[in-house]
Amino acid sequence: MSGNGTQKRQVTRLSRERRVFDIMAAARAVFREKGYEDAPLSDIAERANVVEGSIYRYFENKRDLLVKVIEDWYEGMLADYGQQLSGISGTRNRLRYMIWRHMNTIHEEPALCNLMFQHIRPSRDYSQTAVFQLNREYTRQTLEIIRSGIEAGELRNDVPLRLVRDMIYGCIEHHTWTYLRGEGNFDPDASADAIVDLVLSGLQVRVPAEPVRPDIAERLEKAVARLEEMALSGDTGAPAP
Amino acid sequence: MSGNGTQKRQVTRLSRERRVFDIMAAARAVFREKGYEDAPLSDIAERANVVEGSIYRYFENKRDLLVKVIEDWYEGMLADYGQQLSGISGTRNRLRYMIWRHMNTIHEEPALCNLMFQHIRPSRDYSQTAVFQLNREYTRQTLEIIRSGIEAGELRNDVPLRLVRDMIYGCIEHHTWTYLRGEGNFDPDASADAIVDLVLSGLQVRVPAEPVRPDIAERLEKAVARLEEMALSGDTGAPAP
DNA sequence: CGAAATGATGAATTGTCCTCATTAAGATCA
DNA sequence: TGATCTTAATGAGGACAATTCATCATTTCG
Repeated sequence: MSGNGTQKRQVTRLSRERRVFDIMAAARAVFREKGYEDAPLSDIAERANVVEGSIYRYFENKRDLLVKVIEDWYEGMLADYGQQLSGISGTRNRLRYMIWRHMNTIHEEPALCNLMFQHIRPSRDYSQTAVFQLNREYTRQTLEIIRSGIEAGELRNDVPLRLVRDMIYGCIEHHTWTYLRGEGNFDPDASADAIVDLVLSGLQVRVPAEPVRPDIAERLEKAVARLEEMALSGDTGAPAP
Repeated sequence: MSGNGTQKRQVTRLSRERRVFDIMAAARAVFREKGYEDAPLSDIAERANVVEGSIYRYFENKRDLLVKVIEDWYEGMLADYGQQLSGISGTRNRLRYMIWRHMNTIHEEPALCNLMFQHIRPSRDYSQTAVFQLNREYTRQTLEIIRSGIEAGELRNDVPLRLVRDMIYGCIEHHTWTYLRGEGNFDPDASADAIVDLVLSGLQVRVPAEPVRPDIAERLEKAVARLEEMALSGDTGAPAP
C-alpha cells in the first residue's frame, strides 16, 4: 500500500546445519503443539524465520520433516539409556527401571509420543526407518534383561521372549494413555512397581510356602502319638486292633 | 465436448436409510483400502453413486463419516460378545476367549482397527463418543471376569484391576501389530494360550508343589528309625546317647 | 572485479474438503 | 389432471494447505 514498490528483498544465508537445526526446532515445537495434520507448514516456516518453500530445500516433504524430528528426539532420549541401565543390577530392578523410564517418557512428552504412535509406527515403511532401528536396540535391551534373568534361574525359561516384551510395552502404553485421558492421576513410581510385580508374579494366587503340608503333618502326629503310646505300653510297634 | 449441451441431469432419490447405508458401505470399503487421509471423499462418493456434496447432507464432515463407520462396525462386532462369553465358564477359559477374540478381530480387520487406534482413540473428544461407550462395556466384561476370579479365590486380590486390563489389552495389541508387521506368522490360538498363561502365572519361576519338604522328611525318617529301634530294644522313648 | 554456482524466495499449481445457490423429483392440493 | 410447494441432490466454486519452480540474491572463485 505505502510506496515501497521497488524494495529489494532481504535474504539471509546461514550454514546448512544451522538452517536444518532451526527448522527442526520450529517443527518440533509446532508439531508438539498442534499435532501433525493441524500444523500448517506456514506456521513452522514462520517460527523458523524461513519461507515455506525453503523447507523443501532441506526436507523432502512434510512427512519427512516429521520423521526427522521424531528421529532426532529419539536419539537424544536413548543416548544415555544403556549407560544408566548398566548401573543397575538385579532382574527386578532393571525391569523396573526400564518400565519407569518408558512411562516417564510418555508422561513428559505425550505429544511427541503420540506422533510416534499415530504417524510413524503404523506407516507401511516403518521397519525401514532409523526410528525403527533405534527402537529395536531399545527393546533389545529389555529382551536381554529377561534372558539374563532366565539364565540366572530367576525367570521361567518356557515363555516366548517377544510376548513378554509386547506385554510389558503394551501395558505401559495402554496404561499411560488411560491415565493421560484423565482416569486418576499419574504416579510413575507406583505404576512401575505394580507392573513389575504383575509381570513377575502373575495374577494367580500363589500358595505361600506352607509351614507344613497337611498330609505330612498328619502322618507326623500319628507317628508321635504312636511313639508315646509305645513308650507307655512297651508295644513292639504292631498297629493296635 | 460432443453436443449434449442441454441434457437434463438425472437425479435418483432413495430413502434416507438407503442413502446412509450406501455411503457408509462405500466409506468403509474405501477407508479400509486407503486409510483416512489418503481416501478422497470423491472416491467414496463415486463408489456410493453419489456426488461429493451429497455426503454432507448425511454427515457433518469427513471425520464424522469415519466415526460413524467405525461405530457401526463396532456395534456389529460386539453384538454377540456378551452372549458368547456367558456360555463359557472358568476364569482361565473366559479370559482366553476374550483374548482370542480380540486378537482375531485385529487379525481379520487390521485396517479398521488401525483407523480406530490411529484416528478415533487418540482424539480429544474420544471419551464423548459412542465407540468409547461400547468399548467401555466391552472391557468392563474383562474386569468382571477378573473380579469373579478374585471372588472365587483363584486370583490375587491385591492387584489393581485397571492395570490388569491394560496389561491384557496392551499385550494383545502390541503383539498383534508386531506380527502383522511381518515378524513370524499369526496363530491366535497359540498366542492366546501363551498370553493367558503369562498373565496368570507371571514370569517368575514357581517352586513346584514339593513332594516332601526336606526338613520334614528328615524328621519323619528319624522318627521312624527311632520307632524301629524302640521296637527292637524296648526303650521308653528317651533319646539314645 | 566479473562470472559462475548456490541458496532463498514467493507466486503459481495442485489437490482436497466443504459450502451453497440452483435444479429436479416427488408430495400436496385444487 | 395440472399447479404449486417441499425438499433432496447436484456440481460449480471458495478456502486452505502442500508442493513446485522460475527468478533473483548472495557468496565463491578465478
